[in-house]
Amino acid sequence: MLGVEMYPSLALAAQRLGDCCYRDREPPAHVPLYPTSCDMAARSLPPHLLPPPPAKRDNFGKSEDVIKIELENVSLWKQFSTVGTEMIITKKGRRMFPQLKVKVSGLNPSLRYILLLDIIPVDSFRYRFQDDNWQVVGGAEARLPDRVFIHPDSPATGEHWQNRTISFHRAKLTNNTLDGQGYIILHSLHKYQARVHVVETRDVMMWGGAQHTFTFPETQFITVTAYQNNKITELKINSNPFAKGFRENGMNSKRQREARQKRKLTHPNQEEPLDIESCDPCDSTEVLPQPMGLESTTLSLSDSGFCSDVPSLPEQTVRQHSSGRDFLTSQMTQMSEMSEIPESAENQPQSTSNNEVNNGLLDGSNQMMGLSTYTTYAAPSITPSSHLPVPLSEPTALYSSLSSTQTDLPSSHSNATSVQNYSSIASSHYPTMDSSSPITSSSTSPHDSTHTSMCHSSSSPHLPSSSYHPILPPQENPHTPTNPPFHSLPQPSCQSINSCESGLTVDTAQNQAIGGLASSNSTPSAVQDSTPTAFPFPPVQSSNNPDSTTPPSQILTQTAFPFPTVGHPNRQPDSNQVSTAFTFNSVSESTSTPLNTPSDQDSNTTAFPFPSQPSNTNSSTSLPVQTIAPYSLQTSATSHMNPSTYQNPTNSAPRSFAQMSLNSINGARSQVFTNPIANSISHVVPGSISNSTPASHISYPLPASIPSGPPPLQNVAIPNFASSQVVPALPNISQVQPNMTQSFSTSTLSNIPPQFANTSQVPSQCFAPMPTSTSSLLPHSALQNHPIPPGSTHTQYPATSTAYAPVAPSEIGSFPQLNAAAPYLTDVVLHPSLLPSLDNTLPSSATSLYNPFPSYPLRLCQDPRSSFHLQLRHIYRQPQHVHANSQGSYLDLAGRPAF
DNA sequence: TCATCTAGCACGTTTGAAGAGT
DNA sequence: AACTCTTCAAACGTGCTAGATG
Repeated sequence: MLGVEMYPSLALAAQRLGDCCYRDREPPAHVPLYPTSCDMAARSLPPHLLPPPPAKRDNFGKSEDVIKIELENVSLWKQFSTVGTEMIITKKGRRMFPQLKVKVSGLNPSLRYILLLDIIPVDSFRYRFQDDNWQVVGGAEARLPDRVFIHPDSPATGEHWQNRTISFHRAKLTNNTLDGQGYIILHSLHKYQARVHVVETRDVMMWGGAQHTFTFPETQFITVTAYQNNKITELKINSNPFAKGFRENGMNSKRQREARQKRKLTHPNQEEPLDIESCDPCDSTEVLPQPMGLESTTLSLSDSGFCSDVPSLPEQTVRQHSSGRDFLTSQMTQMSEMSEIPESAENQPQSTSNNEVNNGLLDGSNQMMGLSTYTTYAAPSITPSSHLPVPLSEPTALYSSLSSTQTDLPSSHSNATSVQNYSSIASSHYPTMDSSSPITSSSTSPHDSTHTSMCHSSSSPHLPSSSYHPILPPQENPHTPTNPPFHSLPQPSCQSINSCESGLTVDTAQNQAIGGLASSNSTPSAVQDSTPTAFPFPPVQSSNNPDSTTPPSQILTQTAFPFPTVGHPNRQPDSNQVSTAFTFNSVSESTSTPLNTPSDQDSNTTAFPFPSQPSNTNSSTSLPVQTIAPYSLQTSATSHMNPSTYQNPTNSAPRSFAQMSLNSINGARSQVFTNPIANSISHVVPGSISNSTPASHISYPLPASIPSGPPPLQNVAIPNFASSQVVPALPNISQVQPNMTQSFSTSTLSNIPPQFANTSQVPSQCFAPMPTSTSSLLPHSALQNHPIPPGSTHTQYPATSTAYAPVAPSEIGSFPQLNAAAPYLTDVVLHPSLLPSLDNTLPSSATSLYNPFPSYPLRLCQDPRSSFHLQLRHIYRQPQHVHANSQGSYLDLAGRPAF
């Protein structure tokens, strides 16, 4: 893990860490507050969260051969995706529906993990619903700060996560760029893709273990402030218990409303009799027997009480209620086709409380879920469209995360069938990664890492859910990050380290104990303080399908990101099959796909109704979007690339890079983020992901305001500007990357690699268009043409700085972050809630340091310096809004730098 | 004029406190 | 005193709609 000591520059930070950290909400009971030291952290952690005894840990890594995530309510998601999922976003924040529920397997029971949810843009386009179709109408708006929702149970042991359905239903989406709640900020009428990240961690403060990213193509959606497609509205009403009142039987149904109005008009005094049917899906919350043997019998109750997972109602209800609607019928037919539908239950509203107990959804959601417990690996075919092929019925899709190590990806998914397996790439696993893992750079070649990793789900034909399996480096401890540097780095004992200081406390001891993994390495990133360790999540992009349509679910370990060599980035054959989604794939696809043609999407991907992105792909999309190609190249080859390449018209990209590099070098507090993961990844796949190593180092570009020369990070006090809120302020970005849908907001930077934090500076290219686009960015051709330098491939990961020697500014470009793909990397900042209460641990003074800004989540940055393997953390504070503790915490990458 | 967003509404669900019972 | 169960009200989640905004 990271030790403050390691980074002198961080020392300052320590003092301020407290300040930096802020919690919007009270941390969940289990969530440790900001400990001043590791010990503190340990104390704060609930017993179950505490790291297992060393002895056990040794075994940990071994246990995790493959981390698999199954999307439990796949069928429901598919139902929506076939129509074109729309997610309402409001200023106050709106939950997602369908909820994102997953079942994780392959975790080391003893190790602790943090589960995160982030949402990345699929492409760089803006959509409009016309003629019953979503059509691209222009370039996406500047990308907003990425925020990550940390599951409230985090950190928790692998056992904990594996024993229940994990629901992210508490995550909220907002279109309020100034949101202080920590909600995930999205642009309306843009297409996004949800991703789930599994990060090993000793505790909240120390992240750095292997990271696995899982993308489910079915979860792509277009954000709206008001539903555009009636079909979606009906599906939501029929599936969401909270909308029960709007069902045909409900008091708020059109029929009832109209009747009321009529009555009022005609018979003001009368009341309308309501005919309420018992059909509500909600009622049917019970777990339906899952037809498929595949489906696991386990039922989980969702907190929300939605039975979404439960097979059943939705479909039924739909049929019953939605008599009128075409889509319904169509869906119905589909559903019927899907033999299983166990998931239909999802639609059903709530599972009874009773079930909850049994299910134990993490979120507290009690919803019952028909999990399909498929562990089978799906070959990570890149095919985006996994969905289509897959019958809705399938409960879950399995995806294997791409392990850095890499599995092979069979391009095609084994089964189009519902099950989609993907191997996740364990970014972090480097070391951990098994032999295989070593995703060496070579392996890193996009293909290798990503694709290869992907497994086919072939196994179960019916797998309900799509599971993703990250391919793990089996042997190694997952934990062990692998960043060599880390290892080398002296790691202070946990105690020694003040959480406050570094925010990065590193337990070397623990680490070591743990997997024997290099203590340090293993968890490079772990930031303690909540530091967000900033995971730069690999942009899902790749995974995302460029095609809006549906990227296959993909699991990306960060390492995985590398690209898509896999292949097929472009087109994913089966909807079901998840392409690992790597952005890459999508990219190509996107390019190909015409804007509006939903069909394509459908066909390829999950049948996602959404028009394929015009994309960014180089190919070009007609769309205004930026050309992706450059990005792709960059991403892939980032390391190699010259900074110049990145130049932004507006802002000289070069600077950004330079700055970044500088920052990193300096260990500037400011914005360099190191991703633990990235770090690990880098190690793992040195070559493969260019970024990985360096990337980690990459600091975010200073704010545009910053004069040309990027000041050393330290100098750069980014303090205020950057809050995500600031984002709007950054016009440049948009300009720079007009096309890019998601230009990064400076403030947030969340997505943007830290370095790019400054919008102005960020080279448009760097931010390559949306991930998907990114994928597109990395078209195969590109890949082929431009072999990704080892290491470079990972563009997305900022990776472990530690692993690599300090990056020369020039090299910066190589960093994943810089890469197009990189843009999507979200920096993870620990959500305040997760953070130990600073108040307690930190000196009051620290607080004063903070800007008036409401709050920024903490952010950790890694120091690019070679010497520092990790480092910098930037802490950001988010407004403290108190919400229910129970709600998950959000990390905001964009936060201001603490220093 | 159109597309989009917002606030308020009504309905239903969820949550947690308070009270009663064991 | 501790625990369990029930009740109930507030808070929350949802889609709808009219109006505002650009």
